[in-house]
Amino acid sequence: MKRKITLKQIAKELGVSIGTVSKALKDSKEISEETKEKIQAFAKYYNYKPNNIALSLKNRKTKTIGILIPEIVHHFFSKVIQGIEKVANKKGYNVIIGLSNESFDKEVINMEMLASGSIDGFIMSISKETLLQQDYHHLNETINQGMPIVMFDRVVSDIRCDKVIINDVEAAKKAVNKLIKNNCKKIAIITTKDYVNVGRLRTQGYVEALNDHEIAPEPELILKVDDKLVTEDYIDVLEEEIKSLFLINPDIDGVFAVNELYAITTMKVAKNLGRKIPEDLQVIGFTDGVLSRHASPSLTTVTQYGQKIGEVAAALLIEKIESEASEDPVRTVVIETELIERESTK
Amino acid sequence: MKRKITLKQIAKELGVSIGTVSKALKDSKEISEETKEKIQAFAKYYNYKPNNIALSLKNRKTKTIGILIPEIVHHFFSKVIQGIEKVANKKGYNVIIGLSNESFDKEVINMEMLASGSIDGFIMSISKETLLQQDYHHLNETINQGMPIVMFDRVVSDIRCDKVIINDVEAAKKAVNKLIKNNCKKIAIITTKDYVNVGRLRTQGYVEALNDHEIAPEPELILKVDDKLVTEDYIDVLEEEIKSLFLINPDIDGVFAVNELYAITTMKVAKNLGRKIPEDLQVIGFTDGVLSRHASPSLTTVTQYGQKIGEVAAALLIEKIESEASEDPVRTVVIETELIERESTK
DNA sequence: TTGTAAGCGTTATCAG
DNA sequence: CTGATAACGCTTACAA
Repeated sequence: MKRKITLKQIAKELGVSIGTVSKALKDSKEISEETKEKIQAFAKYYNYKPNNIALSLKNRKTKTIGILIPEIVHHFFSKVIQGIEKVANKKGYNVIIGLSNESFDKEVINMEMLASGSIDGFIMSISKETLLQQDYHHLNETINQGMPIVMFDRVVSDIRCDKVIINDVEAAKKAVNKLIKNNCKKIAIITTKDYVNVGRLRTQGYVEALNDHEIAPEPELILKVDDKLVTEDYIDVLEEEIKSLFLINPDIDGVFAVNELYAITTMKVAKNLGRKIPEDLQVIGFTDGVLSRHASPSLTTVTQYGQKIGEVAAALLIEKIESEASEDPVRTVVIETELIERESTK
Repeated sequence: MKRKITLKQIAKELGVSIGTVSKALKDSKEISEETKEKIQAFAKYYNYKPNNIALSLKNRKTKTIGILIPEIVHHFFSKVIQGIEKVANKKGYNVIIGLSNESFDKEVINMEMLASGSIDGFIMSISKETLLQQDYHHLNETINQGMPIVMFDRVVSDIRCDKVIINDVEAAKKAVNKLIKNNCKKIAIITTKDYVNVGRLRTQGYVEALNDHEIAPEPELILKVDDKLVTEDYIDVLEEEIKSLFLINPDIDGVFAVNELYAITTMKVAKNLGRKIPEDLQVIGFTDGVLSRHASPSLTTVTQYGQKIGEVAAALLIEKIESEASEDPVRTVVIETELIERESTK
């Protein structure tokens, strides 16, 4: 393998010192025009590019921020990444992405690997397995090493770092209120197990909305799906569980699902059971992605403004990276949500 | 910001030399048990982790591979990434991902940034804009610097690097043959402009399949969508174009779409125009993703085995990275495709 | 105007 | 068994 050209090689070729080459390439006025031109021409010809690794070592800065997320397929995450990239690039930062695949071990490994030199800070959403195990030592260690973290989406509140979240409870209430207003009498929720905090909060919003309207929440109508790890046949299990829900409670006329997939699957199952949407059954999802838009009927959903979340997260992180203060207060920014009405509700 | 602890600091604290610390932490037998224990305990307590940047500089190896893709939302890409990660991790490599967002400039910038020290090699799919401009200097420069590249999906054949592809022509033929066998008499294709090579090849397969059955391809039935850059209203444009196609050619009874989105949109438009699927119209897509599976009716599609593609790409790349030979032959691996029959065909 | 040298954190070699 | 030193590629203060 050919090696990239270095200052040293240029210096040797041209019979000058490394320092001179370095300065010449930075257009330093210390160096004579003549020498500069010679060196610059040579460097250009050989397509010299400074070695980032060496620069990082010297500056103790990588100008890179690391994103650590559980999965990459979600439209929501891709929007967040877009937002992060937008402000990061504007400020001269690059972005690298690591995936945990919802696994604790992969999260830890990725984190350690990135934390040990590759990046200046993290923006992350925690894996389900980590939430389940409630083991956050890797986060605390990273923070203790002086590397800033910004959490979004799935956050854990007792970690000392900035957070960008939405008000899950309020957002869920918006959705359920809409169903109630649309005259649904028996509203079910398809949610996650409680260890996933966004699921828990959305469930809480559902319950509160019902209570606000003096409807007694029925445990039977709260389906907590266990999908700790996304496996191949996991969709089938999901379908089965939702089907049972409908069979046991045939008069359900409204469903609030805490994510896109649950919502789409609900519609599919319901259609197979002969329900007309939105006539017999109204469905609202959470997170606006391709699935929601392209479903038929298209899905009414709570949108999270992922791009905005990403932008804010990146801004917070970069600010912290570049701040001199060793201990500034941790901030939590709440991003607005909105209900997007489509065909799955009346 | 607190700094991470270094060998030097440990050495000073413990009153030994840096070299001793380094060796002790590597459990070198040169060092006495006593000293080793003392140093290891101390390092553990302070959570010492070697600085990757320094290691990379020393070893001229980063043990990470860079993935450069146009977009992150596609199920296909996420499968490829999974495949890459699987074999990369097994061989002790980490993976970082850069996004071009289909933009030439971002592709170049990302490439240069990663190429200058951060990674040992690339796995990439080229952006549409790059294909359009046909400017591949960044690829050639990277290769000339001795950094191996493996291309997949959207490849350009005259670049000297390994490639992992599918036989787009054959795959398209499979799909169109299926439609013909299912008695479709007027089959349209929704494809990309020709500069996207996978689109061009799939169009070619469509034409060949028709010819094989002595059906004369009609230019009117070949819709080449221009979606160089994915903008917000791009779906609307797509819908309009497809709608026109159906209005002008009302007797279309089969559609082959070169990607998921085109296929889903076709079904949506057709349903709005009152077509029943698959009774009046049969649709086959390309690339098996969430959209295909969750569409209603679910979509018959050509699957690309993205994970396999990723695995092979990673294996090829790592082999090249670790090979001593400065010039080994470039290889092109063709991965099988398969037609997955669902509800959108009879 | 140019060169020298220290330093970023690590490892490997060689001397003590 | 332990320590000093050079090297990876680069920047920069300082010396020539």
